[in-house]
Amino acid sequence: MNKRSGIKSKKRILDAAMKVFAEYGYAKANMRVIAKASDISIGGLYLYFKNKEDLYLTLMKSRMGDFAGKTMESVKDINDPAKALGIFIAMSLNYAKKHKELILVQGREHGFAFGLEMKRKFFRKQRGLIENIIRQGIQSGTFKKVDVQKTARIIFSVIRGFVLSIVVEPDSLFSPEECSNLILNGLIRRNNK
Amino acid sequence: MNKRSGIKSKKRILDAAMKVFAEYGYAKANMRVIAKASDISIGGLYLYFKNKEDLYLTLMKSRMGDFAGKTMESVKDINDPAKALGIFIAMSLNYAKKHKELILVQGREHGFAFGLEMKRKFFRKQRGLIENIIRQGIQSGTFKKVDVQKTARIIFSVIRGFVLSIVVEPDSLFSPEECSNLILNGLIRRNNK
DNA sequence: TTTATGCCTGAACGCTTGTTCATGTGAACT
DNA sequence: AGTTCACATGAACAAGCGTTCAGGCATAAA
Repeated sequence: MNKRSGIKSKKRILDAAMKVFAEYGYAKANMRVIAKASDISIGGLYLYFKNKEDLYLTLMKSRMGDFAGKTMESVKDINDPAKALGIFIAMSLNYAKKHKELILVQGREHGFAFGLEMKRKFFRKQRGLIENIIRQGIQSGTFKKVDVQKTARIIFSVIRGFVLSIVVEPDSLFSPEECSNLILNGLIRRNNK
Repeated sequence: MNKRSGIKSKKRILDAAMKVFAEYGYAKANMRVIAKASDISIGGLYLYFKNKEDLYLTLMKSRMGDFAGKTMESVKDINDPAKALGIFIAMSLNYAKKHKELILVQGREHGFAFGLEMKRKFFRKQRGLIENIIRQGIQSGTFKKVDVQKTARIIFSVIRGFVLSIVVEPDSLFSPEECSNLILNGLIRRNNK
């Protein structure tokens, strides 16, 4: 079982590591299991990654990049701010639901010092997107004159909370439509209906 | 340094364990450090707790009980549903901010199989509270006729997301007032202002 | 004083972990 | 054919972990 492409091996390791990390979390996942899942030897892992932390960080960086890219792309050409917000929310929730693995791994390592900066960067980026949508909405008169940053934080919190629910209570999720609807229109009844 | 009250020792261990778990997370926290922080021997720990898991679970159960009790008490006598929701949100956010330790520990162990049921129970209880408020709001005509359960989930998600932010980005929190305002009134502008 | 009881100790055990390194192997080039 | 080089191996090492247990000490009861 010798002689394989280095690139393929690296990819195989990353894919396998994702599954293992998702199942056990960083601390409990061990290199032997990852090696076996990658169909490579323990020593082989260290050919491609400096150590366990390097493997984890490389993995998270690449997967979070995908995530951010997808959501970003989904709103860039929408002009109606209400619609843009709805689509952003829908994209985020659906992507999260479809890629539970990533959430699981992330969910298990929230407090870790390493990787924290990476997460913050990701979150800031996502929040920036929401801020832009809100700003446009205010400018066009569609939205109220709210505090852009704080409102973006609240909306982002809903998404983040949803994502967390996937880990803890996968059975009690809500739909993107209802979520957008509540945020856009609020809970209090007005005029007629 | 002998002869101490068993009850006091147990309490001392729990308090110390909270700090250690908060700093290191479950997996990385070790019994030696907890023992030292509790001013007791390693063996001493095992007089009060069957093992590490038992210690962790006992700790979480008691602290989450407090948390739930406080928020519950804060809304039980409020009749105006909008106000009740606002207070519940404010209580939750403020309590979370004030007791970051608990959040930290929880935040670090989200995926763990053990303790998951306990968390679910807690979450269901909290969500039930929100549902009741919404139901009252609809009945009294203050709120729209929304889907009670799903709306409660969304609102609870905001709170959960906020709580998560405490761990990841303590500098980008939002105020309870703005949060309630967005949920109650929505983002879209109406009529005049 | 002897015995019993409750609280406490920490060396020692067995196991798991991340990481290293001497060694092996096959394909490509000379 | 020999040489080189990238890819791969897994036993071995050192460190850390949770847990146990034979024993110690102080107070209360006999």
